Amino acid sequence: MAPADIQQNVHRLFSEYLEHGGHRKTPERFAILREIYAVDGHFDIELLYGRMQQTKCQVSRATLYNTMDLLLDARLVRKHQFGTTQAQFEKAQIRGQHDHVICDGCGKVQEFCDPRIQNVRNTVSEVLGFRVSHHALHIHGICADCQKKSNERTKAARAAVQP
Amino acid sequence: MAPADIQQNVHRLFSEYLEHGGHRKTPERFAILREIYAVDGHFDIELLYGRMQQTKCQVSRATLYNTMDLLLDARLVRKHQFGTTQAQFEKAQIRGQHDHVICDGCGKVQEFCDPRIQNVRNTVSEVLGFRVSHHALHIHGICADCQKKSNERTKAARAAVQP
DNA sequence: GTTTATGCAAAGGCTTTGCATTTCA
DNA sequence: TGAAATGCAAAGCCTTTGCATAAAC
Repeated sequence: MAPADIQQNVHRLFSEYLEHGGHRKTPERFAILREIYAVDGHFDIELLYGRMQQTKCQVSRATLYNTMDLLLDARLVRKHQFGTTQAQFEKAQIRGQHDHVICDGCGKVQEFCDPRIQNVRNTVSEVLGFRVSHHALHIHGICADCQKKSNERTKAARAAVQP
Repeated sequence: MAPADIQQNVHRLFSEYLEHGGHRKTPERFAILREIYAVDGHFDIELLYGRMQQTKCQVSRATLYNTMDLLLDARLVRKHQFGTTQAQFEKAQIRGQHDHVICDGCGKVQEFCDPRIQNVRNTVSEVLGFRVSHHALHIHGICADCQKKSNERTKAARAAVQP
């Protein structure tokens, strides 16, 4: 789907959601949605606030938080807590279900997909009678880059001791 | 392992960790470790603070936070962010690797194990050259109890409309 | 005797809330 | 017109920090 089509599509979905829920269709809400779908990857409220400040629709943080709740409920946005206190978000349409690999060395977040997770979800659903809505799998560790840097430092340290 | 043995074991592990890292072996640190291993399931800082207040070693919140960092580094405690801002913790020894099912209705957290996750970890490790240290799989949704309650409310509402 | 840890209180950062003003329906 | 959303600032909550005191080594 082309970017313009995606924007059009999520606009329609949000519009339907607001109408169905008895919420008002304010320009702020659609401007926020548009900006979110213009961002690549993850973002936090502060980044979104900064970007909105540079548009002609300069919304307040309070409105951002309110609107995020609506978008989460509408399933147009996903929320993450990658171990820090501040929440991270990402657009939910377009990109399918995926999980996250988090480097505890440099903080980099990579995405990956594994169909086996779906099997685990199904099992939980069956065994516990749980109605699964979504999941989050975070794999923590050290990325290849950081491992490499760490090795180089070790070598350098050895060289310094035994020149 | 009997509870007393576990206490003895983690005490020893922490003692070794502190010694190796050049940290001091204060009574507060061991009292906190002991209290953590006396708690069942998950807890947050506030709950731990409350429990410590009732012992003869009444540590400050600052010391709790400091000590949690050490215990996390020593791998004697695990930290979780179950979607809320405040961090949840649990003891890391005894209980093996497990994952969490979180009810977004009542907030209840259940645990489960699924060996298939290990396969996913291995794949990430192989494909990305990532050195995996740990993971967290959170499955969100509505638990059986909340589904039941929701159904009852729907029935009651129907009965009220059509008596 | 040094250096590190503790405890208190204050500051910090992210998020929520209260209330006057504006705006959508 | 009436109810709901916005924006601002203040308050809230969890967490971190600075500094004097106390304790480990």
